[in-house]
Amino acid sequence: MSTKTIKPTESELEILQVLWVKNQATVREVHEELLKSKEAGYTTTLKLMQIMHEKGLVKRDDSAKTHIYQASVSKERTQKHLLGKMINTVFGGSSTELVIQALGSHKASPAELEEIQQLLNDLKQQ
Amino acid sequence: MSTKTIKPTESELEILQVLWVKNQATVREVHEELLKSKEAGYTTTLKLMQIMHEKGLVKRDDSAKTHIYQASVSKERTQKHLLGKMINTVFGGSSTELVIQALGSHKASPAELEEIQQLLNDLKQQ
DNA sequence: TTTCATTTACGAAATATATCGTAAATTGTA
DNA sequence: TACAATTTACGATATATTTCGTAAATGAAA
Repeated sequence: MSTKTIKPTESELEILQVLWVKNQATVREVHEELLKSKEAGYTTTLKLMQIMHEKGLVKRDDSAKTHIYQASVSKERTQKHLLGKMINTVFGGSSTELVIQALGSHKASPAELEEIQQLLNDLKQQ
Repeated sequence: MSTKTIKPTESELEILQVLWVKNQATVREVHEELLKSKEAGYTTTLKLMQIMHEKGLVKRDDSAKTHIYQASVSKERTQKHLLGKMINTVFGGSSTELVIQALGSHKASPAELEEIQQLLNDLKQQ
């Protein structure tokens, strides 16, 4: 496994999110999805995805004219990495502080609270 | 109050963290602190802090030769803002997913777990 | 007061990121 | 086959971020 973890940029993350949901997608499909939340030209999306390919953030099948892209970094691993980074640069190293902020500022449904409660119980067991 | 929330860059956040802890500090003090975790020239830190001042991220008392800086954005407000951003760009809008990842990947002490439990109970009440 | 160390101001360069126009390649279709 | 639409490749530009060198200002010390 590679020792160097690549940090996707803001735009790259937007694209990764689409790929994580769709699993596979063409540039066109990703682009259409991005348009729902932001303004951008098609070739901008294309260029970004090409750069991501160079960086190894995505794989692609270019056997046909229309290339098919797939994320090559896992959602969980990326989330974990960026979370760790944020805990350090924004929360002074305290993951608890982050959790408290997150729970405090963003409403969670009863079901979600229950899910977190479960996890908390598990952690307490050990 | 200003409607536009400024997003500090990576380097600016490092500086803000020092200021949040020290409350007040000179460029020299901030710089010494940064040196513990990264390599940089003094004038680099100075320039960054000057730019932060232009942007309104910090206040300063320049009545004496050596200026004294202070964060002008609160830690909580900044954390909340960046957390919200991360929930959107990395966790597809789910704060619960973020909390679960955070609890799962980073060990919390029993005392911290208890603190989180308390908060969770409060949230369940409502 | 002169000298020295420190600090600030400022500009410039280096790097990273984002955006887009244009041309070439590809493929389906008239 | 030739045309039209789509897609890719590529280069150029714009903008943001980081870094640092140099000079001027300041204040303390000799």
